[in-house]
Amino acid sequence: MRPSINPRRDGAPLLEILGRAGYRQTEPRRLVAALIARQTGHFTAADLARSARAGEIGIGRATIFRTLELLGELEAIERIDLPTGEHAYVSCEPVHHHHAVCTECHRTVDIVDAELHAAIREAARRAGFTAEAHRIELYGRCAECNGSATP
Amino acid sequence: MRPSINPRRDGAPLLEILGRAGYRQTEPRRLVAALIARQTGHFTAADLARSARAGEIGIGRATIFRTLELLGELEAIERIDLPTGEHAYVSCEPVHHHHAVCTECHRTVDIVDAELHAAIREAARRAGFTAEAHRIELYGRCAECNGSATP
DNA sequence: CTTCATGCAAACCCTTTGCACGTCG
DNA sequence: CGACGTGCAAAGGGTTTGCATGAAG
Repeated sequence: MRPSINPRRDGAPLLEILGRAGYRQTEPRRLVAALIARQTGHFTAADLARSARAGEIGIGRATIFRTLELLGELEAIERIDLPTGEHAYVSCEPVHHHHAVCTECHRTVDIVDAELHAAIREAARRAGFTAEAHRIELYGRCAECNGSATP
Repeated sequence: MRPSINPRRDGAPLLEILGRAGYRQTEPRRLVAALIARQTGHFTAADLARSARAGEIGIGRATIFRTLELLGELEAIERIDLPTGEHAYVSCEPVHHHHAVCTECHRTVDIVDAELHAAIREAARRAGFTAEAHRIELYGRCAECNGSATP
């Protein structure tokens, strides 16, 4: 079968990362981690805040932003920029990769592709650049949304 | 020699694009175009506003945003997202391409690379994606900043 | 206990919008 | 003239911060 998409179903791994990095595992962070784990695709801070409100759990917006920032620094989640200019996050593995974002279901899959990196390095070289970093974001329809009938 | 970087030195081409698209060539737009032409690399709306203020010319912020939006639609400039999350713009040719941003001097060069696109399409395919769009941004040191002595 | 984290609300961006006035063609 | 564009100021989001209170280790 198709590889599973963002297989993290509970917040435990995120909390673990916090713990290992020496941060406290508090209730609000537990809740945020759980909310993130529940996301099927990219999400914004506002999405989490809305979910929190919908779930009757009270977490301050500030805490959400602070936790997202923290997890971002620890590379447990990554911030991506949608074409609309919105800032969104996706949870991901802490290895170098890129994201393919499904415009249909908003899920993301990690792209780890040596050839792609080679092509990038080559393109940079041709432009006379010493590439330090790069970001790639793909937008399209994922396998599942392609496979099923188009509504 | 190395290809010149963003060779637009005056605002005329931008105005021309506006004119051809049926928009009026007004004084404020002329000023914004000139400001953009003066930029050596990526710039934000705030940068232009600051330059305008410094140059003693009064343009409303709203006009700057509106003009940037307009030029963006006409593909005379393109919006890019810096790793910091800031929204910046770069002037560019209206063909499909990507940007390499120099982390030193902030200038950008357009990247048009068929192989790179092929690699992207291939990576998408492997992930089961039907790619609709993508964005790539390279960050590094440009030829000039590499060539000259590092300060 | 002592430090770290939270919540709240105010403060701060950045960007958009409504509207009366000005100006381009 | 008549439509289009501008400026201003206010509104609107999103994100950050200061500070007193509360929980974690």
